[in-house]
Amino acid sequence: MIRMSKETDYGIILLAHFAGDQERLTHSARALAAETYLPLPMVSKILKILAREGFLVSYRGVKGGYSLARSPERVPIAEIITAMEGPVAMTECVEAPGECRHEPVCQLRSKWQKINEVVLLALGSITLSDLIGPLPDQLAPFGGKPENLVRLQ
Amino acid sequence: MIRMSKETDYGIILLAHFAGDQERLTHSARALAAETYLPLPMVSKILKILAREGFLVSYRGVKGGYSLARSPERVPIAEIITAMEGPVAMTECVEAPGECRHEPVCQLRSKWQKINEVVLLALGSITLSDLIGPLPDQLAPFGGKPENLVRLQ
DNA sequence: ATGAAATGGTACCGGATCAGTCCTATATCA
DNA sequence: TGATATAGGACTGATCCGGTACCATTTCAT
Repeated sequence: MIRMSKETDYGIILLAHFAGDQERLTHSARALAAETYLPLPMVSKILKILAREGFLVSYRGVKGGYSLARSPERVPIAEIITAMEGPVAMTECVEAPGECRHEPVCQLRSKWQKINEVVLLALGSITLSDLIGPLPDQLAPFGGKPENLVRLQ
Repeated sequence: MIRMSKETDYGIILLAHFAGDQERLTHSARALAAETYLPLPMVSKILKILAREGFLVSYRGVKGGYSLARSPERVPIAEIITAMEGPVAMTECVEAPGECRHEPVCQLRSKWQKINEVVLLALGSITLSDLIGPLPDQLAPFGGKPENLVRLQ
């Protein structure tokens, strides 16, 4: 179904929460779990990953916690997804060239690479700050000209 | 990793094969398996799905086989993906509104819907006929203006 | 008629992945 | 020194996925 893992989903929810409440200096895992209604062990696990990957800065000890490492508008969600579940690759051959045994006879790899770029570009244009605005949202993708969207060949 | 299932991957390979060789009236599962180097039982299974979903027309009996139900340029790959693995939905809440227990407090659902539309639009603009052209490919997504790509809010 | 060759449908299985938990070590503050 | 926080793993149960197997039905050729 072309779906992200729950971990990534939760990770983005957590980061959006950081972006939406920048008044507090740090957020602890416990507080975040309570505010997002996500299970604490899961939240804790994900925060560690996000800190390791450079999205959050961590502070240990009592009164410790996490805070955003960058301002929300400088965090493309494509980057979050890539950090949490590896490179966005619709097919195996895009991620690991040479490993697909059909590659010598399959003509599609270069096509998938282009398609992948399009998806990545779409995701790369959305940042954390886009996720915290008020409703309703209006989408104007590609200047409203889907016919000019992609041109392979 | 935001990846399609192998079934979908193989399905698109098979459909591209149909599109690339329209001289023969029908292709049998056995022949397709040999030509694409995919395992026959898998090919057979996938062809049944593609026929049931309306991408292929099937003919039973000796000398039977499958043929494309529509011309390649009228088959968006987004439709193939959707048919084979359900609606493209980056998050659970996009596919099944109301089922996510965080929905009442989560502000992100409408955002994900927009993001999803963008991905779908990107995939929807590519058809089977785009997959059989000669190399090299040149991609010009969104008229080369990624800054105009998506506007949430 | 009958057998070969094709699709239709479904059940089944082993392995991999995923969501989630738990435990221990380390750091910091009061 | 104890409470509270993160760091970094190991671990598990359930689900999903890739792949196979089986049997029924249809069609063509002899």
